[in-house]
Amino acid sequence: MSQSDDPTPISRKRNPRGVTMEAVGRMAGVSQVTVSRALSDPSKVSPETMARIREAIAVTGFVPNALAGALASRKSMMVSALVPSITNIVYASMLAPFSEELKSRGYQILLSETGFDPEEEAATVEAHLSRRPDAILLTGVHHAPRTRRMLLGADVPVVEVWDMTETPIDLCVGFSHAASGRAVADFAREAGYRRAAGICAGDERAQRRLAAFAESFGQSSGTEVPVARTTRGNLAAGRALLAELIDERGFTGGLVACSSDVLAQGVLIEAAARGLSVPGDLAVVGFGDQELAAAVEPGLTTIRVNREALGRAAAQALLARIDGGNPSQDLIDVGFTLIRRASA
Amino acid sequence: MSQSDDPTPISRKRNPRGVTMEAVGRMAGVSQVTVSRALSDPSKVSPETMARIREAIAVTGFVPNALAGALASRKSMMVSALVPSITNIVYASMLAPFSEELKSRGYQILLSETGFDPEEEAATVEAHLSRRPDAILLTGVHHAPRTRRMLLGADVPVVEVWDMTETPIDLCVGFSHAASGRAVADFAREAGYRRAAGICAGDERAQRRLAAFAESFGQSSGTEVPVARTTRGNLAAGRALLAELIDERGFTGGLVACSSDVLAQGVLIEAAARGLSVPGDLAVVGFGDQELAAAVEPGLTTIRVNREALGRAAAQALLARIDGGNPSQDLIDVGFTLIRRASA
DNA sequence: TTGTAGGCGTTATCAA
DNA sequence: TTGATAACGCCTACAA
Repeated sequence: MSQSDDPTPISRKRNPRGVTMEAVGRMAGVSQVTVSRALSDPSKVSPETMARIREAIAVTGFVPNALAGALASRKSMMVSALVPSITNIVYASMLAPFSEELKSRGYQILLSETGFDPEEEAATVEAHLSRRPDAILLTGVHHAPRTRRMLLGADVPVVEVWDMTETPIDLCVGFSHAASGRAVADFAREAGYRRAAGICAGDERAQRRLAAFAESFGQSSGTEVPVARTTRGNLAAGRALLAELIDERGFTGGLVACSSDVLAQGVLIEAAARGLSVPGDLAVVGFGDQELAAAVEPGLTTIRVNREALGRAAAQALLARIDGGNPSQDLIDVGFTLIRRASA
Repeated sequence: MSQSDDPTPISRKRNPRGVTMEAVGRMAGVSQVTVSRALSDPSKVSPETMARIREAIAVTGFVPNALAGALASRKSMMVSALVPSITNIVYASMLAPFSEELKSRGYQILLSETGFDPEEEAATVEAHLSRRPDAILLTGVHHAPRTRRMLLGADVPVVEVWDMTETPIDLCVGFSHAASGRAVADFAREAGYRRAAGICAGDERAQRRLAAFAESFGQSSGTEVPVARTTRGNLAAGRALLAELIDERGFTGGLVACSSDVLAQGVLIEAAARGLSVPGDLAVVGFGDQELAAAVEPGLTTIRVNREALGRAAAQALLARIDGGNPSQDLIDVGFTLIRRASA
């Protein structure tokens, strides 16, 4: 109402052309509610009115204020996604189908990187909750107690991905990292390798994979399985860790299980530099089946996880919960596959 | 006020524990505004009051509603980021510092993939504008006319990245793709290559790089520079396009400029498969300086763009504009560097 | 230091 | 088919 009697002609500070439904309605000769209805359900408005409203929208360049809509309807049409790192292809490639699936239903993605610190994750979760997302994706199943409490209290659908647990906050879509480590151990055993070592970098899940591998292979072979560790999982680290295994830990050959394909490629490079043949002197297994796995020479034997399917399933599980029902299952194990190539 | 006289004890449908500042205030014996103040500026509230409010917040698990806050204050504390693809490391690696820089100032990122279609981008921009972001990042400088119109009308800070233009919507942080193509041509000429070809996949910017390369090298050498193209820029495409150049386009040797490092790696692989030596029979130049560039054998000569600096500069430019002032410059050219390794 | 009043721009609920 | 009215939960004056 107090629009025409605004006495400040020049530089009306905030939102100079903040067109509202009120303004559109005035121009179209209808009330604000009718504009709202026209946008949310055109069938409830007469064709003539609809036309006038459309016209007014086009002329004014009106874009509805979704913040106000969210406040009134208690539906933000936003979904939060929290991943450790978006430059890691592993997370980015689940995010893409996740986001696409939700976008097709009108949701937008509020994204944050959490790093690997549970406390940082908790702070991020709180920031996201304040935006009242209609659902939340978390990476991993280990969170600060406060995180769990906030999430349960917020009564919002949550999906934890890229790992498995019997006690999810709400929904869980992932696979068992320990099982994937044991699968590599089984493979090594069946392929006849007598000795093995591990190379590990990165998060707690990577460590769980390697620990499971080392324990399983160690038990069945009755040998010690040395595991070299570092924090950053790049090519240089892979090279350095193989050097460490050979030069300092007395590793003389066998199968080397790596916690990522990139590390494994580093191992291949270091092996070549030392004149070691792969898989003759040294067999290598990676994790992730990134594109490079099939491209390197020799091709990398590795564990594949269908990340696209995982992201999509996570989105669908959340949508099912948003739609009111319970999804068919709370726990979805998407599993993994050992892809055998030439490196082991 | 109608909280105590609510007659529905069981399953109060929506937001069952929607704690508000009102409720926190009641518990702490103060009004709603005081709670608001306590949160936004503790120094304006007495220590005792502050303590009671803190207590009430802890007990209730109150999380402020940022939607309501945004509506009232006209500041959403969200920044939109639109990139063609998040699985492309090129975009992801500028997004990470961009997001980090903004996060430190309290902003959150609303992310969307736009693909490479301007119309899709326009629709996404509209969806984002409805959320009233305090700033927007767009990838590239070519947009649908409607996009430009909406953005100008919305009166929101905009930064276009990963390209350059004399006529930005608002701010621009990037580099000249044509110049990078010419830089490769200059290098090829100075290194003594007499013939050259191009391999191109992906977006319009990739095509501009290759076109500039082909024109520049073609002119100075007086030779024809064949360019093989495809849409998807993976390893297989690199292999296939080199095969096309050799088998169908009569390319017999010289320097091959590729629009990405991944394509270039494909070329290296195909060359090895054909028994061609690099750089002896065939020299290869990539683009992007991804990690693989230094890791492949031979090391890949390529163009490096400081993507982290770019993302950070984009964030800082937007923050400067948000803070009311004009940034020191509207156009920031972050440039590029030719990294010479063994492949050319 | 604290409180009251009046929006912010929608959606939900009735009533016409 | 349309409109009036009351939320939604917070912030910005202004007053005490």
